[in-house]
Formats: sequence, structure tokens, C-alpha cells
Amino acid sequence: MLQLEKSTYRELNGYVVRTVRLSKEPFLIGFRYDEGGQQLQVDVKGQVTDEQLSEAEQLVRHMFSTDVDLSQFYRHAAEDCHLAPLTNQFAGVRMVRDPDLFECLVKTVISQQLNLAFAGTLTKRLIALAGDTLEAEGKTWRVFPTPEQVAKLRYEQLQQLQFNRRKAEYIIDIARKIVDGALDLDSLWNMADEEVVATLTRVRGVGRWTAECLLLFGMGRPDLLPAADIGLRNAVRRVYKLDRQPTETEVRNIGSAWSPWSSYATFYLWESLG
DNA sequence: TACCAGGATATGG
DNA sequence: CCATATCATGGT
Repeated sequence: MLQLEKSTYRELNGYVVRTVRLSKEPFLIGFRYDEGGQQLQVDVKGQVTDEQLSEAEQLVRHMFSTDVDLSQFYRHAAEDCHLAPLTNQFAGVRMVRDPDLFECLVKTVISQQLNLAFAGTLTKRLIALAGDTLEAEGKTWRVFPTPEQVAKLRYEQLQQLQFNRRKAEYIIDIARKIVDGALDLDSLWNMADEEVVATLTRVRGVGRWTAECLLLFGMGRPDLLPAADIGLRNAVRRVYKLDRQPTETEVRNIGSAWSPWSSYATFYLWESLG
């Protein structure tokens, strides 16, 4: 359970915690693996209904993709002498997905072209500006803003947080499209990968890379290969011992052997960057 | 100091 | 259609 974004996740009493919405209502939830490392334990702070508790458990299973059989990925990766060592090094590591597609999309747009540290700073500032607060465990927690909350912002407010003008427009306009019904993220669940890419890249500010990140980190699709990604290309260069950064096409060629586990191969390669 | 970051778009040839 | 400039700022 590594590589969790600092902008979103905290450590508390042996649990990893973050805020989520259960039936639209913000809660703090904690999760951890039991001693055997098998069972994922979920703890919802505060008063919850049985329904919300079961919603939380379902959400956390989704976030940690507990239904994915890693051993099948490892068996597949074993045939690739460069990829195989990573599956030993990071054995048991699962992709961590966002619990919410809007959150995932916005965070991905924020991180376009920026180093991850600065992207995390901007994300925290957006949350502080527009998100709800939640009192739990004697502390004040921030909740990622809803599309409605982001839609109400003015571009200048994000510029003041050091978003560039265009990125401020992308994020606020996406939120407004969702609020007025022009963009329905929930409908993406019924689409094939390429259909999702086609739908999302019609939105200003969303290119192929961003759509692929949503498929990966929002929807948990198993066979995504964001071949143009700089981080992935750097990782492929190192792991496959190339003398220069591979092109998108070269990554696609190397990665064609990863199918149907491209997402996990990509994730483990990203992990290898540290 | 210059150049790159887990890009996307606007503009000009 | 392809090449280049632009963006804000932190890291190297």
C-alpha cells in the first residue's frame, strides 16, 4: 500500500484514511490489511447507516481492486524477463483507484505536464478553496469538492492558486458541463475503453493521456497502455535497459506483450520509478 | 541558467 | 498535416 497521494491520504492510528462521500454525505474512512495481509479492513468514522457502511466496503474494494487476481498477472509477467523482477519487488501491490470519477478527472487534468509534487500542491489548494470540511477524530478534514462546488468558481480564483489560465478554464468548464448535463461521467461505465477515450477527448482539456488515466485510476480498466506518458517511457527505458527514452510507438510495441495486463504492467513500471 | 515535469491546445506554415 | 510556442512553478 504505497505511493498514496499526500494530497488525499493520511495515516491515522494504523489506518490509512481519507474522506469520501457515501450517499452524497462526507465521511472519513480508514482501511488497512489484517495481519495476514489478506483481508482488507474498512472502518467508517462517525455515525453511519448499515447502507452507508456497505457502500463504504464496496467503495474500498473498488479502490483497492481486491477482486483482481494478481497471481494471473504475475504468471503473465513471468514470461517477460524485464518485467518479471518488478513483480517480485512489488509483490502484492495493487493499483489504488480514486473512489470518484470527477475527482480522478480533475486531479489528472491538474497533473498534466507538471511534476507530481507541484500537482499535489495545486490539488490541495483546490480542495481547500472549494471542498467541504468534516470534523472527525478530533480533527478537521477536507473533502474533495463536488462538480457543483467547482462549477461555482471563477477562473481567476484558480489563477490565484497558481493554476495557469487554461488549466483553470479546463477544470471549471468540466465541472460546469457535468452540472448542466453535457458530460455524464457515470455513463462511461457502460463503454468500451476506446469509446471512453473518444467521449472524453471531445472535452476541452482532455487528451488521450488524460482519458487513459481516468480509465486506469478512475475506472480500473485492466488493459490500458498510456504509451505517450513520460513517466512510463522513462521507466521502460530503465527496466528494458534502452540507451535513450523510447518513443510512444516503441513503448506500444514493447507493451503489446503485456496485454491483457497492460494496466498492471504500467502501474508496476511507474512504481519502479520510486 | 536552462530545461524538464505522469499534456493539451492555439497558431502558423 | 506537422512544428512550435505557451502555460506556472518546483526540481535538478
